[in-house]
Amino acid sequence: MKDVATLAGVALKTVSRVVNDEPGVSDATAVRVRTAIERLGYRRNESARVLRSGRTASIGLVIEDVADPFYSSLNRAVEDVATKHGSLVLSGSSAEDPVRERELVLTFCSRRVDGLIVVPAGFDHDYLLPELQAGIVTVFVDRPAEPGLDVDTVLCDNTGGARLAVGHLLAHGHRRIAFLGDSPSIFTARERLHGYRRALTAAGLAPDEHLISMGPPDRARVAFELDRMRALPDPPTALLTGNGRLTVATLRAFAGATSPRLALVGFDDFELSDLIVPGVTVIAQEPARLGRTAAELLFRRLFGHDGPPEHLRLPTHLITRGSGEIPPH
Amino acid sequence: MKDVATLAGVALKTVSRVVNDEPGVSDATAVRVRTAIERLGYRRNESARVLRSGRTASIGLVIEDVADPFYSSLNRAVEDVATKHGSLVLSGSSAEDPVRERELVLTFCSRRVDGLIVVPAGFDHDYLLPELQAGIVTVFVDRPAEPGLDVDTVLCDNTGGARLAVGHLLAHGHRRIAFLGDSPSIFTARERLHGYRRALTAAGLAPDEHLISMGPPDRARVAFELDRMRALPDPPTALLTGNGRLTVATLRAFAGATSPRLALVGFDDFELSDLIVPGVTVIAQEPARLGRTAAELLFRRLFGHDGPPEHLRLPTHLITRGSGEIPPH
DNA sequence: GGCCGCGCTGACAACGTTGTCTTTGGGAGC
DNA sequence: GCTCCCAAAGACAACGTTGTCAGCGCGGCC
Repeated sequence: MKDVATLAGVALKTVSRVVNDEPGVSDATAVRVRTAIERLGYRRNESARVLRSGRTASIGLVIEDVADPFYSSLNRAVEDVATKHGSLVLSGSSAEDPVRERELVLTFCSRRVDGLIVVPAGFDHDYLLPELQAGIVTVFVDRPAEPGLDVDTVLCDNTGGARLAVGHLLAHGHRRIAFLGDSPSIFTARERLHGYRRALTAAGLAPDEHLISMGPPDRARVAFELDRMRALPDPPTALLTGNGRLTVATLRAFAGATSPRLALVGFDDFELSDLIVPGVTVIAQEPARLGRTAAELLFRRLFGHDGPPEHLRLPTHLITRGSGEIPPH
Repeated sequence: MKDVATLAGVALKTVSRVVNDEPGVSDATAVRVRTAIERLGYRRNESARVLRSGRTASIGLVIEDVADPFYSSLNRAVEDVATKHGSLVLSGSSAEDPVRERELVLTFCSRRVDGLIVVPAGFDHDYLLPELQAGIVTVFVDRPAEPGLDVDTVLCDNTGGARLAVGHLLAHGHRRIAFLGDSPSIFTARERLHGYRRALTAAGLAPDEHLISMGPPDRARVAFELDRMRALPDPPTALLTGNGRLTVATLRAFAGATSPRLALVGFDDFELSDLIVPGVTVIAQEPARLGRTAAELLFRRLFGHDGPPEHLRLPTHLITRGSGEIPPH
């Protein structure tokens, strides 16, 4: 910058003004400065700018895994909104580990991001309090913060989605409907289980704990649980899987088994769900919409909005493709 | 930091030493400083640190789309390597737009990333020259830089993969093998086409231009081209698709059509390729390995390695699942 | 006892910007 | 011709660190 100023024969501050399109520079001077910038290949040092002015024009995004299709769609939606506002996205994978989540958030904060979008992995977000007080706007998405932390939150209607799924299976004549959910430590898994239970109860059926299994979405566990349920005296005729990975694991187990398939509704849509035979009936969320909504909430606050924290629920919808319409055998 | 120093009764520099684990601080003083840090909730301002010391501990990653499964796997692999080295990843989607690519790269540079990993969308990377000279280490991945720019590059063996695919189809008796590739502006599409041609020629068959179609992977175009080829007097009995998106579009076209399926080998593996019937035979690349290799190359240079630019080719391999073993009809 | 060296600590400048305040020059108005 | 004002431009400090060098006290060695 000093070199540019020297070459253009002006003071530092004038170069700064030109670079930032500030008023108070004559056209002739501006042209001279711009020429000098071009000649020297000058580019502003963002760190210095941040140091002086506070704004980093970047936001942090903590998701479970940047490679997971659900979260990578969310990531892309956040990126698009951020780009529209001239901001950059720092994203990191928490791998469902509270310690890693905390590390990522604190790293982002020490780099003075303007705001944070977090899919929380842990329960305890006390470590965020000083940051929030320091003015780092935070939005939780997909899962809420611990109850004590009242911040903007964008969730999907998990309970409603699960009830929709169970209702669909009930309408096709099923009475023995199993639920295969993710670990109960995960908020969405608990909510979906809750919706499943409520839908059964509302239909006058008592949930059968033998037909419920919660745990990580690995293939071995899924195959084991399906075998166990099938061996019951009164086995299930239908199944609701609690997220995309569980649905895929279930499909693999189905493909490897000889017994007839259960009717299946999966939570989360996924690519190629329509190309499998039969097509997989799903409760679709819109990850991109989750991300977009969260990002818009964030930027609204960054641009000065100062209302009370919002708690949004995005709708889910049923997409029938065949697997959920198999009758009970 | 000043407050911490005051509270601990030491000088600024001593706090700095404690924060950075530098030697030359007695245990007693260090404890006092650490207590003060805890009490005040102090966290180092990364911008100031960068301004002073130059190192940002962050790298920039430009890919086509953070939501694409291929590139998001690559992203994750880069993130893992970066985390291991205490670095953060800034990632952005170029959306196959050279202008956006340039913007992203320059934005990353103005934030003084230590290095760049780029999947180039454009041809012209002259804009990178000043940055390279300014010492920003760059690695190209998946596609090379323009010929004039001699930097570390990690590619996949596109030609070999395509030859492997064609060889497989030839071995199953096919003689009329079509190629459906992405836009010829994309390097990998050209290389794969080249491999396809060479494999046919090597087998004594003349490539038939009517059986070759290059263009964007949208469903309408793919369906149109397949119809066109099928209407030929001597239609293809087998098909090689040039990337994951084209394979998926082809499968959708197959599902919507009444005519018998062609034998199919797809470039790129994708989730659920095994659950479709018949399973999709593919030429698998390893996006995670591409990302990991590129990141390791980058960090090796950041840690001082100073050899000549490397040009790596990662192998591809054939995974047979059924679709590629359909005999000619 | 004097000198040297070493471990610990501190003072100060510098990194590249931008915010604030001041200076300069020229034109309009009386 | 003088004053006033305004646009343009500049001087300077400050942002929060870290690198450099200097200082201080203490123990060991001659």
